[in-house]
Amino acid sequence: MELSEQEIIRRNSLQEIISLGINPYPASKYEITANSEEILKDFNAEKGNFQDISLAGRIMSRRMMGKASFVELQDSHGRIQAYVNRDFICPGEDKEFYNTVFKRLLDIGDIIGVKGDVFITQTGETSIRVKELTILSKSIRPLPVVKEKDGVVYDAFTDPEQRYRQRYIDLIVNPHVREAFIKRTKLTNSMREFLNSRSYLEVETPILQPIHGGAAARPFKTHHNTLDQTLYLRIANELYLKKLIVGGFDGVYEFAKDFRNEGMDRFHNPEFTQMELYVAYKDYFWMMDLVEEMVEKIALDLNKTTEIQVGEHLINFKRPWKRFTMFEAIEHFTGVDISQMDEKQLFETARKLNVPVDETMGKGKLIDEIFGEKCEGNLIQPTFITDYPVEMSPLAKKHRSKAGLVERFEAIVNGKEICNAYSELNDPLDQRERFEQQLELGKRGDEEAMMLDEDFLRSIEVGMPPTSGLGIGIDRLTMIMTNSASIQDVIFFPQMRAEKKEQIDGKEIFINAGIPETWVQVLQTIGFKTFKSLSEQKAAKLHQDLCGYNKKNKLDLKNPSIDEVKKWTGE
RNA sequence: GACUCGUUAGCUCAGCUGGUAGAGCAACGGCCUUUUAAGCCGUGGGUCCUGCGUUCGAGUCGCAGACGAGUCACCA
Repeated sequence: MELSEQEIIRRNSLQEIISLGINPYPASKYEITANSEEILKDFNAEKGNFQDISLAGRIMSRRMMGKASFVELQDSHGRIQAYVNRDFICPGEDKEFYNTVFKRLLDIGDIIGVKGDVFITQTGETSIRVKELTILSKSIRPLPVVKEKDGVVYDAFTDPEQRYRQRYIDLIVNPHVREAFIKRTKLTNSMREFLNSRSYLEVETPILQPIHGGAAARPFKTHHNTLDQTLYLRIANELYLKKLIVGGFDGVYEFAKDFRNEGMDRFHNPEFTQMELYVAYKDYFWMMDLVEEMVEKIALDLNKTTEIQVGEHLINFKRPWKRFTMFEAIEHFTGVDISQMDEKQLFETARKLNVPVDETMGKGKLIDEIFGEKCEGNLIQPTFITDYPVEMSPLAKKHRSKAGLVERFEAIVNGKEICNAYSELNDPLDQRERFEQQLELGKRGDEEAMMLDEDFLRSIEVGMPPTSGLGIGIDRLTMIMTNSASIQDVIFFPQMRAEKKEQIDGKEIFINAGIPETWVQVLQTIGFKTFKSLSEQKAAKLHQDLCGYNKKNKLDLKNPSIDEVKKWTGE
């Protein structure tokens, strides 16, 4: 591994700390009696509280002024300034701990513990007067230094690739990132509270499934060795949860990681989280009321208001939300009533509306296309869209009064679907037909068509009570609640292409092959990390590159002869 | 998968019509006992993403590739 100048300096500092008899990675626990947030909030100089406290955190900035210094410490609650005075931490004659260890060997990024009293400086900043300082963990990799004044951030750490690949750094230096993730957890806590208060049972169902079902999507495929059997990572857990309703539970839910082998963009990550809920003896109207109530509660829990600024829009989750049937929505946005149209008329209408269509599309698909093109993006405030075409919804119950439709709704917020729910199909014969239609689609090449799940059908045949089911996208909801533009901002470790890892040979491998050490340095710098890579290069070219590098960087080394270089490459 | 943009010091970024690679922060050596994007003096740090080509000469121009971002398609 090649180290930067700063990394080498830090490693040297680490060795020096050790040789001074200080363990830079002590094993024993460090007692903490206060955190930055409570000190800044509750310190009162007249009361004289927060005396003799102990706090641990990461050094985020240092301001040295000779015998006195200030460091900003960041703990999990925020930042607080510590005042480090030479004569306080080195009361005796020996000032080495301050002069050498603190001033020279500690760095931004190191984690330290401090004991002392809280006071207010002349400039009015609540600070800790440090009486004792303990190194808890030495950092040997420099951290980006982000500074801020009057709300202006200087040298912000913004490169998306580095932020997502090294989320730990993102979390350290970008406080708003922390906040978004804390909100994500508050969101799931709030939702879980809501569901538990209604006595629904939180359950776990298989992620590895022999048949992937419950949604239309391409799966990830894997293999179990002992069973010698193909397994799929789940794309949904719907069918398993319904089996539990058959089994006699009245309400079951699961926060489920689902996996879909499809495109990635700012709204899609290959693994994502859904909360699915199934409640017996309910229908989709009932479920709409539940969604409104639950999401309104979440907004209040997270932001203390039902209004949330998302991009340019102020979104209000206050109940009740607008409700449109799909046909009403299309009429509202296009002025065309399609409710009585047959396939041919729909096709013509779509063409007139400039909705891209092709001959393979059936009635349901055409309606869905028109809705997607003309309506969905315009629905900014929370809106329920109800009554979808049966062709799109093989697991939803036929509409109680409207032929060709199912009892299904989606909630659309900021132009995006956040949840999907049905009155669940519990007629086993109808369900079997729907699966068979899906099989037909599959044969015609629809890779997302559902597979026929005999065990699921068997359970429905045993008898499932009328049930309403819901799937709500946790990532999407979090994006809205935190005003995040990308799903990658609400998933700690979003999927990315694997980093290429470089193989690097130790210097001695080159030296043992007869290459002078000074040239080993140059060779590795210009890209020959392994000895083997030399043999893949022509000696003449290598010779030129080496001499060129020597000249360009004014190394003043004696150039090797072409014959020497030939020996290195084995020519 | 297609198109557009990006990749220069540890971080954030300049670098014009091709001519010896720059700044701020960070680092290093000094000075400084209540500072706060601390300050002052000094120093070091770069296969300019990779490869090929054009050229006397490429960070800069051309082609190919890697990685990332955005838009579109599929999808939650």
